[in-house]
Amino acid sequence: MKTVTIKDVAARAGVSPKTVSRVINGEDHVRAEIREAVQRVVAELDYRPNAFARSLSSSRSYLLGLFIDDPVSGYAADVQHGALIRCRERSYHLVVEPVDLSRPGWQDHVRDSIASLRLDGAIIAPPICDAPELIDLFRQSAVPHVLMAPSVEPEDSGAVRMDDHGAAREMTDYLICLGHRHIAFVQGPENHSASIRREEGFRAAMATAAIAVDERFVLRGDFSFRSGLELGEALLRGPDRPSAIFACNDDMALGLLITAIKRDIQVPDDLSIAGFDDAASSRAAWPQITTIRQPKAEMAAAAVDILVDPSFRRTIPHPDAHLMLPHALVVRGSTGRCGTDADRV
Amino acid sequence: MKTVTIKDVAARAGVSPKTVSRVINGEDHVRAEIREAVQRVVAELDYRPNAFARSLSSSRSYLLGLFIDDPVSGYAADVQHGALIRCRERSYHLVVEPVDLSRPGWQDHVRDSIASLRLDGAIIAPPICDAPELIDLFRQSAVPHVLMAPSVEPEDSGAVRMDDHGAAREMTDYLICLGHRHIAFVQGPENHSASIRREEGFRAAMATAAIAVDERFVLRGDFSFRSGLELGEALLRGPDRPSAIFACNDDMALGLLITAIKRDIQVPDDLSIAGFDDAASSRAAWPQITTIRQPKAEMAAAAVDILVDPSFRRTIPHPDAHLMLPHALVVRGSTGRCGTDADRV
DNA sequence: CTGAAAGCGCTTACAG
DNA sequence: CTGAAAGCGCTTACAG
Repeated sequence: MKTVTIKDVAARAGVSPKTVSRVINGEDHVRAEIREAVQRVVAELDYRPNAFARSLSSSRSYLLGLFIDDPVSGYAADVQHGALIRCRERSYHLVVEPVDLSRPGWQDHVRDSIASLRLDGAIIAPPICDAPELIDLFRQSAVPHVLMAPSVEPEDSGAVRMDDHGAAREMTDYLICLGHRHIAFVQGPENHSASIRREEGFRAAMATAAIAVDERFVLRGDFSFRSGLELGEALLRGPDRPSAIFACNDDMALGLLITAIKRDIQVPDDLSIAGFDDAASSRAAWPQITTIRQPKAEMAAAAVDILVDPSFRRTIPHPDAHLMLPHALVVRGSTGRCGTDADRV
Repeated sequence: MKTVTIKDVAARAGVSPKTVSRVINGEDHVRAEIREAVQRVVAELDYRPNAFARSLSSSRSYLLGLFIDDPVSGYAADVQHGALIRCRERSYHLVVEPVDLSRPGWQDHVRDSIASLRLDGAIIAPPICDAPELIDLFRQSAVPHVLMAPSVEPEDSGAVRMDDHGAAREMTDYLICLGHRHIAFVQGPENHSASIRREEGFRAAMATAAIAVDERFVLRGDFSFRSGLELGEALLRGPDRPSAIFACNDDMALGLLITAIKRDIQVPDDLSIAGFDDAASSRAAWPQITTIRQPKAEMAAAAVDILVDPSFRRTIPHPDAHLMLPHALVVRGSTGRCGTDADRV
């Protein structure tokens, strides 16, 4: 199978390559009659423009990079899928680049994908969206980039986020509403800024309800199921335990739930557990876990839209490149009214 | 920041572009002295070859495609990660292409990535590795490709797999060894050939032990947690139930476990449950689920190795392009000796 | 061991 | 509205 080039199409259609180029790129200034003729030949020959030739001669690669800490997590899968689908709709391709900030030399990989792949744009997932040294790499090379749920929103970066503070506040209000007063909070890792905003939302809700936060009940996990398991042991060991636990993500909430089950603590009768993310883990449990639906795929798709949008590419900073997407409180079986044990502490 | 080209390096090093090309591609026939001089300039200028220019002039793209049905599954994440890491080591890039065979026009996307991205090779995940129409697309375009766990191994395709039959047999032997006789088997979807091989392994072990398979206890799921839940209801409803269930994957096994918990059936005392995959879901449960460790990431990495290997690219079919990777039986808490209930049926 | 020439398949910038 | 020329940044094929 010889590959079909723009010349072949041009020859067969009786026009110049430039005209074929105009047609396939949807440019103006081509007579309808000629346009149709060219399109017919393109279809006949099943012509597919060579992406490399196009990228080499134009300044665009039609390639977007997704830079992510841990590409195996469920979070990564949702983000990647959202970006992938939207890229396809926009005729872009997505290259996933794992970035491990703890490994010396990570800069080199990033520089390499910027320079040799000539990325048209980058989506930077949490928590690495908060690494100034990484962002600078894109800024220096003038690669348009969108941060997902960053702690700060630099003017010349795009950003997509949800209201972590508000969502955590809603969840806490809901638990308080159920009668809970002794509410534990399980933080995420220190480098995840969203986790910090969630904790602030938690504290704000507690303060508004004039409930003192018991600092013994505020523990740090690392977002993993395993850390949920361990912190569950710490929180549920003695008789002096919370009546509700709000974990910063669902994987940890699931770990807490499993620990409760092991210790024969009834959920939600004796203990309410809430998570954050609406991850698969929140549904793959019994009872299912009350959580916050985070619009992960939608945020990724929105990031693609921003990067692909000519007006953003033209004018940076751009007012429309900072988006906040809606979340939702999802009430399931792991939370319930605080029982008589409420004042045990 | 003006981009640095091969000419800049050549000029500064006082050699021709061709010599620079030789050095960066690690070719022979360059005096050590000149080689070092060029390398020094490359470092000084932080020169990164333009991947598009290279691809355009050579016949290679340094791009591998991962074609996959459902890019959000945990299976996909492991496969993708294995491929990604190996690609990086080999200086290749990976493009993930979702393929939905149920959606008309899917061929066009595949053709497009073959033709416009000039893929150097393709990794085709199950179950779409068993779609002849898809494989033909690669064959016609002479794109080297490796099938993951296919039902048949065409001569001109590479293949990486594990011994699904043998692994399922081992698991069944183990359950039999624990004293179980009434063993249910939960199949995967019909289009997953690995599921068929696992069922065959199950039946072979039962036959060898001279235990009749109770066909009422052989049910079909779709690999989802939800279907495990539903089939659990079907299997555990009445008093006439199996003492062990072997599910074709962990997500379904988890669904079965949750159903048992809901119905107050003690696992493993009253019911043993086994899965397949060693997915995160098998560990995020209580008790943890006994399963077969499937070398997903390793299979993907091996596929990359095959595709990148010059000898495979040169000679297709190639004897070393068909690999079988080792699995392992992972015994955890969800399986135990068959109790007095064993002969309940 | 080294290099000059030609070309990969497109698009940009410029004419007409 | 259409096209001829030049060029993107490399590598291939060929000389020397």
